[in-house]
Amino acid sequence: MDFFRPPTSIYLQIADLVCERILLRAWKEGDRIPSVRDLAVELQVNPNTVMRAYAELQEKGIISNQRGVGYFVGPESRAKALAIKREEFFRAELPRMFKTLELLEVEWSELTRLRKAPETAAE
Amino acid sequence: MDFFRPPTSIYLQIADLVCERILLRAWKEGDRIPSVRDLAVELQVNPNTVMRAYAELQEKGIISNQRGVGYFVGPESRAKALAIKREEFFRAELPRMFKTLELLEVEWSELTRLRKAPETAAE
Amino acid sequence: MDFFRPPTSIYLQIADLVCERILLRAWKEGDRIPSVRDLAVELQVNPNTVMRAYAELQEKGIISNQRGVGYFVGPESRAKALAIKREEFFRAELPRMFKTLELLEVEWSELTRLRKAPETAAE
Amino acid sequence: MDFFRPPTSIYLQIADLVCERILLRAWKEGDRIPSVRDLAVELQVNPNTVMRAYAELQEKGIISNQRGVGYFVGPESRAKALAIKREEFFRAELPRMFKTLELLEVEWSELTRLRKAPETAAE
DNA sequence: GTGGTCTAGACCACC
DNA sequence: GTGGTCTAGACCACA
Repeated sequence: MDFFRPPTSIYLQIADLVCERILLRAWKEGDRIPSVRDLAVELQVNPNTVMRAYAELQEKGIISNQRGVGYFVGPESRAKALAIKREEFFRAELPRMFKTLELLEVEWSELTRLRKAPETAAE
Repeated sequence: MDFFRPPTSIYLQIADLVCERILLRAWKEGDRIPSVRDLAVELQVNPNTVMRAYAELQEKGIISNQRGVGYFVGPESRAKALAIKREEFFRAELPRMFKTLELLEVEWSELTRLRKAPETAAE
Repeated sequence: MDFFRPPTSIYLQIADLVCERILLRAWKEGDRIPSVRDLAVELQVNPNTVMRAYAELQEKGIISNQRGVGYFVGPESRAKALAIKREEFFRAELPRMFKTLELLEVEWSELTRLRKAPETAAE
Repeated sequence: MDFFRPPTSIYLQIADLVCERILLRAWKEGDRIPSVRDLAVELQVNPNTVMRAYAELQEKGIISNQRGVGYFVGPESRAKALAIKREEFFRAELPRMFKTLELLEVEWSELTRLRKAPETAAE
């Protein structure tokens, strides 16, 4: 239900991907994340593009680097990523969803009911 | 998280756009909608693309065609569009949102609170 | 008197150059600064390099852009640039200078005396 | 603000480095300084480059050569180095700094205050 | 090996 | 025309 929403650029998608891994605790604090070149090969993307994604995340304090060694998940990275992503969600995604709900005349009670239904055995 | 994927094909985006207009009652039942050519000019796309969108909608019974006259919003169009879009929403979008909520550790109660008082951004 | 001080990268030098122009009021608030391509030609540098410099400055809030139009010196740009450059100066350049003064056994009084001497008729 | 300019040629940087050691009295008058080969290894540069630096210093009377033995810090070396470096400082570096101070609107009194109490960064 | 910078040239979206 | 993104490939400094 997205009308002409532009696709987000590749480097931001990569940054999101790294964030997601951190939020899922797949990459924990202190871990070394894949090198620029390795991730570029894995994602079939130019190293510069990965570089840009990493630079973006470093600037936000989510990852840090050691010259000649690699990039690392820094302390408090998960908390920072969580804060940033939550802010984005509440600011951009949620209003869009509320609008959709209204357009589709979806009752809030339906959602509340569905919320626990589909995966009752979740973690 | 696959790269180089256009978010949705253009003709489907156009079909969505028409649906939205109908759901918003901007185009009411019985109304004649813009000609293929006019909408193509307005959206800066190839007429064939609009044609494909209209064909898609016609097939779903959301609009109807009168040869030599144009396309029209038929009776029950809004109800049909609503049903189709709701189905899509519950099947595809909602699960994705539940996953995001879990990842971002957003409490359901927060959403319930924000639902009636938007534009009062929390966090 | 710099021992193996690495040269600062080109894009940062360009960012500095823009800052300097703003500090000198050669480019005033509201002015459109040269396009990425034009400055690249003028400086004999790749457009990407200028782009990177502009992105750096935009991020610091010193310049802003309008898609398809150009980059502009924003309101309060001079004040922001001044604050940032002063911070850099006090943090990095000044301690280095104090060290040099000590090494060269330069008395503070000499500097104070020279301060007014060379260009008494300055603005 | 010209690009692609190496800050100073390497051999001059090495000469500076030797000067600094002498000024710091790390290498005292009469001391034998490292052989061309040893310093070249230590600095990871070509011996010719060190050779050129030593020749430069010898010409200025800051070090002297004893064929087959090595290079030595001569009498008055420190005084000579001091004189040369001070001259460079007053001629080249100081005017540049005065210009910076003016551009950044730094008051002389601020510097005087910081001079004795560094590491107590203001701003 | 690592990251960091730069170039050359391409294509896109916007105006 | 403008900025924005991406690719391909190069070279450097660091470890």
